[in-house]
Amino acid sequence: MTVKQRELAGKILRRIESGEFSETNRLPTEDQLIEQYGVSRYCVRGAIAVLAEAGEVFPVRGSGVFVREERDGIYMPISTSYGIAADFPDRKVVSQVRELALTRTDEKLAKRMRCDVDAPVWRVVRLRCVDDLPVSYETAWYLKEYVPFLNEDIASGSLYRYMRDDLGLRFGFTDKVIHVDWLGAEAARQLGLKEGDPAICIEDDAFLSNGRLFNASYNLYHYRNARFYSMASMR
Amino acid sequence: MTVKQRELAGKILRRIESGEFSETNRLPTEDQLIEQYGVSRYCVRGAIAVLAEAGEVFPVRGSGVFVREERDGIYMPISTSYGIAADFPDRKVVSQVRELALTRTDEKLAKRMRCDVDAPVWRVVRLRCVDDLPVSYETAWYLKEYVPFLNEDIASGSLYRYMRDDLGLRFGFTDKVIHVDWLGAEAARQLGLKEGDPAICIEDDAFLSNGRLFNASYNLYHYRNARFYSMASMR
DNA sequence: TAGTGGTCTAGACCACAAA
DNA sequence: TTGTGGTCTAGACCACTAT
Repeated sequence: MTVKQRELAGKILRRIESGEFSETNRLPTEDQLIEQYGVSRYCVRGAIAVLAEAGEVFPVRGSGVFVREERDGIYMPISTSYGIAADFPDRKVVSQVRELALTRTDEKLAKRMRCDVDAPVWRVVRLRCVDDLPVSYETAWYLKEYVPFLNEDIASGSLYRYMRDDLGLRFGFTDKVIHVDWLGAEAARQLGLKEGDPAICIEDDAFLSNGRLFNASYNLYHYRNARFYSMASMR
Repeated sequence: MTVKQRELAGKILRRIESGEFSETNRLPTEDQLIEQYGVSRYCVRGAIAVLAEAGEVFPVRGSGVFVREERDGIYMPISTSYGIAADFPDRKVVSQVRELALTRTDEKLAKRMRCDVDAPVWRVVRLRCVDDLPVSYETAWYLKEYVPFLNEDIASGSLYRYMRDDLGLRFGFTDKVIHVDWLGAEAARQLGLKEGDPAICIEDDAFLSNGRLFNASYNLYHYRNARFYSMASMR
């Protein structure tokens, strides 16, 4: 969805959260929103789609757009790709860098990253915490071809923001594979769990907008502190 | 996405799979597709969005729509909601009914299903197999209010198709929560694993298009036979 | 029957990639 | 500079809900 539609969705969300619609549980009609914000129906429908995907509202044809009841608990959206920091704007998100080294791809990694063997890559291992709770232990590789420089200071912040704003990279899409894995000794120690404990594992391949892979990662999630949420339309 | 857009996406996908674009790895331009199929740009872009979400193509602004390399392995899309049968049209999907009973909600289930305590519900326990491999052990509850009749014959087929085509229910959306759980004795026996083995657990709440919950389920997935796939745009 | 969201068209202009 | 996909508008008609 576009910036304009997301901004409009934010404005509408603030009205929802203020309780403006809590009597009827219903948003203004599309025509009213067009009128109120001076935009086209395309934008209004885009904004409503953003809110629907986020699980905030559900549109019913012929009837209106209804506000959904609040969900309890804190979950990570499984489909977002801008990192934990963007998912939890209100929370204290800390990335502790456990390793940062410039190495080279072995055969297996080169195959996964669609590059030559011995290609220079940054290897970054981080423990991610939300509100002081360890949430994930992430091992990531970044092709030096696209990320020429990296240091601990940058890696302890939002790497994606650095790459986008400072390096000018434009992201395209990510592939994720989700499965169960078991914690090794070091991962368990970092997450405060026992070796051999199970974890949700998300393997993530991230591509630039030109279709080139620039980042692969292997992320182990704390089985208690991390839960995932996904909302899907059934049409 | 709409039926028309999905059908158009299917036509384009068949051309991709036939190898028609394998030289350039590039789809015809939007204008060419408009011309070829006699539809508007809206429909063409919708069809391309379907293919992009499915991980088949990626559009690059200013350049074209490119065919993605094939992915290896069999993964379940994490966001679809029409059941395993729809996800694997080419495979042998079998549902073995292990329990089917008309019971009543206890306090906890009533809270989850947003209904009264002691409301009549069908409880259905099924083992789902794909190509003779056990994939998931699913416990589901259906409110009798919306599903007045059910039997083993229906439950061993596609329940969703039955509800949609025979009962005339219209689906809206589902909420999923994904986390790790451990197999109990019975689930382990059914899946051919050991008690205490970990499993990906997806708790699924399904709503009708009018926003009413009609189905809750608790699904345990075989840690080896079931892997999930998710593709996300990073814009 | 009136009102609402869903689909579709035609056309404009913008941002970006590649020549 | 040209051609591509991305955003946005205006307007039409359809499918469905509610009365």
